[in-house]
Amino acid sequence: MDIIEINKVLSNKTRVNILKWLKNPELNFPPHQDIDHFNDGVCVGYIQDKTGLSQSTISTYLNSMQNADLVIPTRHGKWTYYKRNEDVIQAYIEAIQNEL
Amino acid sequence: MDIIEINKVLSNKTRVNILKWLKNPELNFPPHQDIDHFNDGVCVGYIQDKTGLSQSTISTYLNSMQNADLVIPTRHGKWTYYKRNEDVIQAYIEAIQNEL
DNA sequence: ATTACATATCTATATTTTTAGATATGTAAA
DNA sequence: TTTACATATCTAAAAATATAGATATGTAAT
Repeated sequence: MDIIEINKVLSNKTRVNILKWLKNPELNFPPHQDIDHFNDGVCVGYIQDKTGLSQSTISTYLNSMQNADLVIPTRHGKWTYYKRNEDVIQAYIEAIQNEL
Repeated sequence: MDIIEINKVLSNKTRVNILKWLKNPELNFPPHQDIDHFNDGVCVGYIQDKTGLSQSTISTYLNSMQNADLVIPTRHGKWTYYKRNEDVIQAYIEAIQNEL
């Protein structure tokens, strides 16, 4: 858990938003066509639509979020789903609380 | 209190360290020559010495920290002292807790 | 008023980040 | 076994950040 790395990720509005949206996928995204839950998170396409940014930008963002261990990818057929990594997010929050 | 702005500031190791050092000035800095307390924080020169970076870099860093309201400057004669802005830091920690 | 010193600002360069478009890869369906 | 589609990676350009050195400013002592 690298606070500096995480803060870098969270110093961009879109990336913070993505993390927040993933907290309540059912409120922020349409249902997936192949599965009826968000257990593994949300597919890249939906996240892209919601942000209005290009596909490559969102892919890059999600990759940086994954490198910081903030999200976990799961492949389902053609789609990659991303969900929050709650353990790391919680550890980050506690580190901010205790160290800052 | 702008979380994105604060995260930008806190995405650099030196700036995070400065904020941490200012939590316990007596442990991290020598006593000032003109006053015998750290009520208004620590002078720029001591912070510069501790980091080993150039004077202009530290001045820029402190300025960015001040813009994000993380620190409060006080002029004492020739010196500018910087201390933590505990209210904003606390509000930031709570925002991270509640919103993230 | 001149000098010395602490800090801020300006100028400039190297590095990093942001972002898009083009291309590649992997998977499923026809 | 092509085709279509979702996502990732590569390439490249613009913008932002990091940082040093030079210069400016403000304050205090002489």
